[in-house]
Parts: sequence; C-alpha cells; structure tokens
Amino acid sequence: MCGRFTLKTPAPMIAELLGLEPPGPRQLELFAPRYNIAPTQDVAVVRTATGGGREAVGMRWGLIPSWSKELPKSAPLINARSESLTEKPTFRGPLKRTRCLIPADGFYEWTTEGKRKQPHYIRFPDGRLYAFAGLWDRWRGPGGAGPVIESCTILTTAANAQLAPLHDRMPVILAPGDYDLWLDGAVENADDLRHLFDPLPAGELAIDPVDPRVNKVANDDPQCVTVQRSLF
DNA sequence: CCAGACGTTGTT
DNA sequence: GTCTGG
DNA sequence: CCAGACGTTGTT
DNA sequence: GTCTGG
Repeated sequence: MCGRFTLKTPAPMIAELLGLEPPGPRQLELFAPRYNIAPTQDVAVVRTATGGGREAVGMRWGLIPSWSKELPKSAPLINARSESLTEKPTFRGPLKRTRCLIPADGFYEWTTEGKRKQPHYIRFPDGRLYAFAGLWDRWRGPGGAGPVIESCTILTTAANAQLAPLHDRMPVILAPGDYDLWLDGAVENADDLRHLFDPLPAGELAIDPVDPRVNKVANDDPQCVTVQRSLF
C-alpha cells in the first residue's frame, strides 16, 4: 500500500503549507515537480531541525535501521504499520525520536486485471498538498564506516470504506493541525500520538484510473496523472 | 544468560 | 539498538 | 509499488 | 520463481 506517489505542488506553496522558510536553490531542487516517486528514490522529508524549527531534506524512501550491518537485501521498508510500531524494534526508536512529514499531493494504487496492472490515482478533489506521517533513521555505512544514508518510511493504517476495494491498507494522512504534535520531539509517549493514525474518513478523496505508463519508474511526467476517460 | 531476528505488501 | 526465543 | 533481469567460458 | 533497480 502506498508504493508510489506524487509531489507536483509548486515549491513556494509546499514551503508555505508546511511552515518552512521560502525555498532556496536547495529546496527548489528538492521540491521539483514529481509525478512518479518510487521506493529507493530520494523523497522530500520535513523534520524538526537541530535547534528547533522545521527543515526539508532529501532521504531515501525505504527505511534502513541504524543497526543494519549491511544494506538490507530484503524488500525495502517503504511502509510501517501504525498499529504495531511500538512492538517493532525497527520502528520503536524512530517513533519516539525521529518522526517526519512526507509531503505529497497524490498516490497510486493498482488493481490486477488478468495480466494487466491498472494504476489508480488518489488525491483530494482539489489536488491540494498534504503530508504522510513518516519515520526516518540514519545509517552509517558498513561497520559504521561508509557513507551516511538517511532514509524514511510511510505509516499505514486500515483502509477506509472508499479505498477498501483497492487495498486493505492506506497511508496515514495527517491533518495540518497535527503537524506540530507529530514533529514535537518532547512527545515520546505513543499513546499521545495514536489518534493521529485514524484513517481519513471515506469520501474525501477522489480515485481515478490513469495510464499504465506510471507503472514504469522512468516515466515521471504529467501524463502519469492524466485520468483515463471511459471509451463509452 | 547469549543468539538471532529485527518488515510490509501482495500473492500463493 | 531492542526484543524474542531458548 | 512495478519492470526487468536472471550467466559462464573463452576469445577478441 | 526470485532478486535488483528505480
């Protein structure tokens, strides 16, 4: 669930909606329009900066636990089940200390129709920006040597009635009023955060089939989100 | 105590 | 690092 | 998440 | 079928 998403909102608007400084050159690159963000790629992440305030940084999508000896060969941890975070050694630390916002304005889900993988694009009807609840971690190369890689994961929750036909999970979409709480490093008690994981109420999102060109990661352009019109 | 795992998704 | 299994 | 590769030996 | 790359 939630294995591809978009971030095509203009950079100045992203900065404004997420409470960041007006974007400099670095942020303009980080927030360059994206129509097909895929696992293992760099994604824009908003976190609490050292010394307070919010900052946006690029991170690999697919969390690598800080204690990993090698780069994991198994499927990347692109999602984390919000219900069980406190039971998982991999996520328990990050839930306490390294939470983040992952800005997005739409995501994709697939249905399999025979051999055909049909993508569906899911967003608010007005296409507005929002933020997934995310966790991140920092990994220091093999044996603590090598390069430092910061990586992140997107939380999931039970799908609401609207998304259930597509999948049984959906990403945790935070309300803007909850951004401060989610990023507050002083909050370490999971019980104070659990209510943020409630699924978005059904009916708020729009779901439409799009061209399967999005299936291919190399295709990263506005055609990915062009709604397929019925032929009838 | 030490050793070994540590994850999600979808598919079978 | 932290949890589970033995 | 989906797409695409998946291998060795010997010879040039 | 399974793994890697994006």
